[in-house]
Amino acid sequence: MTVQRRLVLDALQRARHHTTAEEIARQIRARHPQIDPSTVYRNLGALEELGYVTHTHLDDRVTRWHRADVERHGHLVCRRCGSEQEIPLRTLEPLGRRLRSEQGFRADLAHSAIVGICRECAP
Amino acid sequence: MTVQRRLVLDALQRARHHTTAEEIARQIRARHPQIDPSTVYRNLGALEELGYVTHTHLDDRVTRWHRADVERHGHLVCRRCGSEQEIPLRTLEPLGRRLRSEQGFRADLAHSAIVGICRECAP
DNA sequence: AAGGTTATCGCAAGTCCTCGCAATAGTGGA
DNA sequence: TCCACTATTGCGAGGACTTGCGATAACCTT
Repeated sequence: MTVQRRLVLDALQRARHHTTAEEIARQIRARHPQIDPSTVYRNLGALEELGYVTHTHLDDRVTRWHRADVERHGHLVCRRCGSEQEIPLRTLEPLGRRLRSEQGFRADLAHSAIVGICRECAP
Repeated sequence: MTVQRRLVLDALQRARHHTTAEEIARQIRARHPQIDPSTVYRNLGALEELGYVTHTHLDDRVTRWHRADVERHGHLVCRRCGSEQEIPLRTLEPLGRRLRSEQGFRADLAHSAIVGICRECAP
């Protein structure tokens, strides 16, 4: 656990959730300008392998990071207005069970958002 | 329908499916080096709005493009070995209906791959 | 405590896009 | 057919990472 690694973890602790790597790097570099963004990216990956953090993908190309101990949940994002909504994993579990029994595939249904059109944007 | 747009559509026609924008740009630029990659990206977006093409996201950050008239299907990708598997949309439909009735959300379940661990990689 | 081994770091360059801008091409009307 | 108007293009710069490399730091072993 290096200084850099500690700083990344602390920044994630402070942020509620869904932080971007760039935001973490920005915060750390405000106090420690010598720490390179690539170090932040690499440490997020390392902390993920160690089981301390995880990431999710919403509908853009930026990765969202959060501590592994927050309650897992699914995401619904509207491709029209961009709104995000959290849904309990429970809702997705029947599909998880089906993929497990039919394909032997252990799906991580919290990993990627489900994109579509939200109630407000539906015609 | 400009020359450039025609070329993008033709390249997609030739490719079976799941092509990347970069691959399309590479093909076009082999014969027409003056055509900028950004034009290819913009035309993919434009063709998508016109309903000719769609894109999906597997587990990396690169976008996969295909013609809109190919049969829609879901994707399972293994985060361990990277293998991709196609599954009929039918399998995902119960979840689609549930999100529709419970949240009023019209999910596009073919848009993003479901990531997890495949049968071969499961411990 | 010194030496060797491995992990991690900072830097620079590369990848896959995205966006603003000025120049150009296409289009519809007088 | 000429002109105004809009759409599209090429180019350059920027964003969010990713990777290779040499230097440095951490962790053993003796």
